[in-house]
Parts: sequence; C-alpha cells; structure tokens
Amino acid sequence: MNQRPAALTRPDGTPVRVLVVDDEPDLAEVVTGALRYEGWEVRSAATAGAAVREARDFRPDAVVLDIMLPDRDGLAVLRDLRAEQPHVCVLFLTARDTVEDRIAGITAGGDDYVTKPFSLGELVARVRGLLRRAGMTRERTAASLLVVGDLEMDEDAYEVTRGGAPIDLSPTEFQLLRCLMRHPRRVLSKTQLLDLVWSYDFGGQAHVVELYISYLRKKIDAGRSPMIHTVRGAGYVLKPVDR
Amino acid sequence: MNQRPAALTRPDGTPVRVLVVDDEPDLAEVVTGALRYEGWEVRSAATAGAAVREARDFRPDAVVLDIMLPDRDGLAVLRDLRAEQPHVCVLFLTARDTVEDRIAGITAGGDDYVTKPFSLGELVARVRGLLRRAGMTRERTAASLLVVGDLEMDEDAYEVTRGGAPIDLSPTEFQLLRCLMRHPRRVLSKTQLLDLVWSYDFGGQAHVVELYISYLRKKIDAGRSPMIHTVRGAGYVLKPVDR
DNA sequence: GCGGGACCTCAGAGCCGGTTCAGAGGTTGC
DNA sequence: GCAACCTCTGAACCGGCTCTGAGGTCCCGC
Repeated sequence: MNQRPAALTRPDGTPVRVLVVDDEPDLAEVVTGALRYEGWEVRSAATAGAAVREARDFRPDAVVLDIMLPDRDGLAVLRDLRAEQPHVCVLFLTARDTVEDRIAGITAGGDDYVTKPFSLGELVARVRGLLRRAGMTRERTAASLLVVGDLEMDEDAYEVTRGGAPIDLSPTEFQLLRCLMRHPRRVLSKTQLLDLVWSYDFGGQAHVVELYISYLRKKIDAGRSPMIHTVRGAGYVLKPVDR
Repeated sequence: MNQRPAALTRPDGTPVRVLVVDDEPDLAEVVTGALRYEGWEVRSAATAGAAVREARDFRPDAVVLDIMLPDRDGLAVLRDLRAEQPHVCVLFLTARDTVEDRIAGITAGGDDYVTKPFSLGELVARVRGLLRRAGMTRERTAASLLVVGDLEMDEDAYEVTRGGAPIDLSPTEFQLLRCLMRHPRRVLSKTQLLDLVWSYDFGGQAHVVELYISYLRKKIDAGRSPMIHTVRGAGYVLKPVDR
C-alpha cells in the first residue's frame, strides 16, 4: 500500500514517454517533476529545434509544448513533430492573452492546451486524458472512471457519485477530490495539495486547503461513514470505509 | 464508452484512409488532425503532383482536395485520381467566389465540396457523408441518424426532433448540436466547440458559444427536462434525461 | 488542568463565469 | 429593393465560487 497509482503504460507495458518543451528552466523543471511523479519517463528541451531532434531519438507518446518558443511558432513545431510521428499527442502551454488565434483548430484534432498559470494537477490530468483517448493505456478501469470504495468519479463527464447518488462539486473541489482519488490510502500534505490543485503562482496560504477539505466533507461524507481523514501534522487521506 | 464514437471503417475492418491535398501548411495540419481524430488514417500532400503520387501508393478511400493548387487545377487532379481509382470520393475545398459552373459538375458525380473558410465539424461530417453514401461503412445505425435519449437528428435531411416533435434550427445551431450529439455524456469545452463549429479563421471569443448554447436550450429544452448542462469552468454536456 | 498549536467552520467581500438582452451588420429570398 | 433571418458584439445582470479573516474546537504535552 501507499504507493502511487498503477502507472499508465504503453500497450507493451513500458512506461509512457513524455517530452517537455519550454524555454523557461524553472517551469520546465517543475512540470518535468510532476510528470515523473506519475511514473512516466520524461525528457525536456528548451527550443523548437532541440524538441524535434529530441523527439526523433526519444519517440515520446506525448509532448508538452510551450507555444511561445524563441525560435519557432508552435503550430510549425506541431507540424514537424507530426511529420515524423503522426500519432503523438500534444498539450500546448499558452499565455492567457496569446490564446485563440494561434491555436485555432487545435482541440478539434484531439490535442489540448492549458493556459498559464496552470495547476500541475490540471496539467497531468490533461496529458492523461490525451493518452487515454489516444488508446495509450492498459488501465483496467473503463475509460475515465476513478473508483475508491463506493465513491466514483468520471473525469470526462465531470460526474461524481457516492453510493450511486450524484454529487455536485465546484471546479476547485473537483480538482482536489481528483488528487485524493488518484492516491487513495496515501497521506497528501497540505503543501502537496496546494502545489497540485492551485496554480503555481498562487500566493495564498495552506489554509485554503483546510477550507476546501471541509467543503468536500460536507458533500461527500455528510451523514455517511467518513472517507476523508485528517492526519495531524501530516495531511489528509482518502480511504474506502471498510477496514 | 465515453470516448470517441465507433470509427467508420472499411468493410474489412481496417481504418478508412483519407488523403489531404492543400498547399497551405497550417490549414493542412489542422484538417489532417481533425480527420485523424476520427480514427482514420491520414496522409497529406502539398501539390497536385505529390497528390497523385501519394494516392498511387496510399490508395485512399477519400481525398480532401483544395481546388486552387499552385501547379495544377483541381479538376485536372480529379481526373488523374479517377483514372487510377474510379471509386475514390473527393471533397473539394473552394474559395467562396469560385464560379458556380465549375462546381456544378462536381456534385453530379457524387462528390461534394465546402467553401473556405469552413468549420472542421462541417468538413468531417461531409467526408463522413461521402463515405457513407459510397457504401464504405460498417456502422450499425441506419443511415445518418444520431440519437440521444428522445432527441434525434438526421444529418442528411437536416431534421431534428425531440420526442417526435420537429425542431427548427439555424445552420450554426444545427452544427453545434451535432457536435454535442456526437459526444453525448462528455463535457466539451467552449474552445473545442469553437474549433469544431466555427470556421478556423473566426477571430471572435468563446462568448458566441455561450450565446448559441442559450439559443439551443430555448429550442430543445424549453419546458422539458433539460438535456444540455453547464459544467462550470469546463464546458457543456448533452445527456439523456434519465439518471 | 492549562496552554498552545493544529485544525475546523462560519460569515462576508470581491470576483469571475455564465446568461441574457438589445442592436448592428450581413446575407438570403422574395 | 425590401423584409426576414442569421450571426456576432457589447453591456448589464446574476449567481456561485474563491478566498480572507476571525473565532471556535480538538488534541497533545507539560
């Protein structure tokens, strides 16, 4: 117990490969770490040229690609990548004000994007979604369903049920619960949750985590045997009710 | 379930093959991606010469062909293609001001065309229609009928009914509903819908999506249990009323 | 029993996303 | 050339969401 969830793997059982392309070293480092934590094999590149070269050698399943690179436009890089590996998935990183025009049509092709500043949990979930839809998965569970005890979450439909009864969650509540459900029986510290759920530029206090845990409890544990437990001095755990 | 709809396949079960011919790289890339997302095998060519060569090797079931190519006229390419593969379907891309008489002959031959700028959803639907009419299908559902709960859409006849009662939709409303009906129970982001329903050169904001959702609701959900649901921060879903 | 730290909860302010309306162009059909 | 319709923009409105601050409660060590 207490290990990370079964890693998403390629059909042949080897770990998923992700290439991170960003010219800002700090951000690339954080993103790389978060993806590696998922059990995936990760490499990074700082320029479009390096990205294409690296991809040729590394053969990634997915690419996390900053759309604002010093040497070339994002769509052009996408084209180069696809020319060699038609089925690679791409998640674009964009600034909020860069949006729309430059990435027109991208999501229609099955690719996706997140706007800066993003939360790492969101980023990971998006990459995971891309891989899943591309058929790059051996996960037992059907499609996008997360199950812990009688608690279920459909990530595609944004639906959560406990004991079959639907539960309405706000976006932040949903994200927080998603993190907990991805690591059941494992204590997650408030800092970890803050890093995963809130965007990296969030200046607030860990206090919000407590607040949102209390919201979640009201909606999920209300009147039932609790699944969310506090571990003093350590953080929070989600467990099935039995045992 | 909950991933993309069952792919249209050849009678022998292998994926449909589509060749995209356009000299504008960005557009070709986006179109290619959208078709690939349908689960089809896609290649692209930038010139008439390359197209004919590629077709000889690739043996596509359908060709998406820009009528304005640098080296040769689209109709000439059509002749060359047909000479080698009489049964290939062709979808032409034309500028809005292209003279009518050139197009007149096209649809008579069973082929089709869309005018630039087009929406990706429209393009995909047209290719799908060509393939279906050419008998290139193993889909269970009769003809062009989409069904979600008591909501039905006949893509060929442009007819929509809910509970048997006909509903009148404008072209944009129709397209938007088509996208939702193709992915029932799945949250589609405003950007995704924008990419699919609106043409690739649309510079506007995601605000229009909200507007058209409200139009659709008035026509489809009016006075009945709603099928269109908003998921804050994520997008919109279409679901059957039960459960 | 007492004090302090960690955690929980409430109430409220500001903000953001979503909805709707009104109206200006543009297009189509008569 | 007019009327009807469609499409999109801008603005106002509303509600819920998110976070801050403050006080309360629980737990532990002394």
